[in-house]
Amino acid sequence: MAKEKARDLRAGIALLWGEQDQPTRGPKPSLTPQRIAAAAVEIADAEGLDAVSMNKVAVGFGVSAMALYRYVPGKAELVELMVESVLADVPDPSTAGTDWRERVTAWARRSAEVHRAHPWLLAVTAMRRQLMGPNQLGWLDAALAALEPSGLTAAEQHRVFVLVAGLVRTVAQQDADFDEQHSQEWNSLTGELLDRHADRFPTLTRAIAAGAFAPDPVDPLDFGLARILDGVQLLLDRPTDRA
Amino acid sequence: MAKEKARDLRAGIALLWGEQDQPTRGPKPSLTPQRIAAAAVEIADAEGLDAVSMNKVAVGFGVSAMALYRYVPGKAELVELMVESVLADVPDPSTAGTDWRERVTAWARRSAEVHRAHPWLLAVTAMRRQLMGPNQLGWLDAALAALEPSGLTAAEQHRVFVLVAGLVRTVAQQDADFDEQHSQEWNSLTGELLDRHADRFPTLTRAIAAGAFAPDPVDPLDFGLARILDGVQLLLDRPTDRA
DNA sequence: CAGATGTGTTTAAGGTATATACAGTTCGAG
DNA sequence: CTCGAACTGTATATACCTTAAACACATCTG
Repeated sequence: MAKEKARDLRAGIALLWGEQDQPTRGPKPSLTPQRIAAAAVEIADAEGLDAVSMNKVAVGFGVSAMALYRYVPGKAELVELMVESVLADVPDPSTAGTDWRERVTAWARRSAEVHRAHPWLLAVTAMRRQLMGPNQLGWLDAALAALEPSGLTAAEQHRVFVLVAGLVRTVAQQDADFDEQHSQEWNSLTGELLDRHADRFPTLTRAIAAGAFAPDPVDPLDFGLARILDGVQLLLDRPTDRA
Repeated sequence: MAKEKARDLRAGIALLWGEQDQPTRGPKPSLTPQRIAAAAVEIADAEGLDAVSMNKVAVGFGVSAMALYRYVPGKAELVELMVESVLADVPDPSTAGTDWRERVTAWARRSAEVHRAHPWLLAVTAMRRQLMGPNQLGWLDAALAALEPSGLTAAEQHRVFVLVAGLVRTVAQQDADFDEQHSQEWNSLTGELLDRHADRFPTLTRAIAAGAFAPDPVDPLDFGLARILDGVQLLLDRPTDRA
């Protein structure tokens, strides 16, 4: 972050967009940036993002760590490629009918699926994003396309997109935080602490007693989408509020 | 993450809650976990989270890196303390009137302020959260207290809390991504790419032309809160939908 | 006034990314 | 056909990082 490698921003772009001229001399490359990224994704899926090291990825291919640098400028760019790889399957809103709410819902669900399949995505995109690859832009395009029939202005569409994309991230984080036993442990440990300090957190204590933190049958994505899209619909119905 | 240090979960708790018996023998400690955390926060604020190393923090106190381990079990716990430190000023919803929307809005604004002052907070809390300190629980308590007059059920209050807290994070991320010149560069580079691939991203191209990505005078937090809380109000007005 | 119990330092081990120099391979131009 | 340019992959080395372990010293308690 503070390092501000910045290397060559353009190199990163060329890589993400696959815009680099193939060399003609020299030995045939045994790898591709895409294969490397795919291997890194596998590691991250299985063992978490921290387990992805140049060394580990390289060993998977039976080459030395430095070999990867022939294909990828550095780890940051590799991570960008991982994101791009995981977003390969860009949704098409037109397959989800013409109702903007259904289209947005479909987009959000697809996005949530990706996050569920690749939990590290959340942490990766939480840090500074340098640039977007074609697939990332594709998802953005799809979201805006989903919103197009709504009758919102361009600026409003953008604002709503931010809201919905944020909701997906929120839900993904919720999912990641509360895996089974972790939740168990949290409840017991925090419960114990709360008992000892009930007076400091009166509302929370009451809320827990009232079951606010019990397992919730309602899908948080559905709940969030319903509230947000209801709010947007209200905005559409009330032109007075629209700047 | 995959490392799963786990060290001693209880040690972390004791640290966060200040529940450790002071030693009586030996030399007087020259530091405290709190002072260490404060120094780390300063570094993170000034130079980014990556700049926070045990060494750098220690040098600031004129001691060796290992000295810090007398006060803090490890870096993970230090980061937890940093979060706790930054959340020291827990809001009190009762000062924001009795209207639940105003109270929630006040809470969200306060939270957004903290995120703006300490951008690293976003990245830190995006990773696995182990436990919450008293201040973190205080903020949670405050949010639920803000929602209490709404008439929502406990479960609903929790769901809405997640939504609002998520919105704050979304906005914070938006803020972090788009600092001045970064936005400039993004616009020029991405604009160039889009020109070259306009056919692949028709909606996006149109949206940009329509000004969807132009500087927006509307505060994204206000916009998001308005939509979400409108949606929640609608839920309150329509008891049929409430499971 | 011991000795137990702290603090802080030094040393070192095992990670990480990656710069640099080099060896070996392959194509293409003369 | 050959030689050099261009390329791949490796080995080495640097500069970080966290943190374990052994040690010297300070301080309170019995």
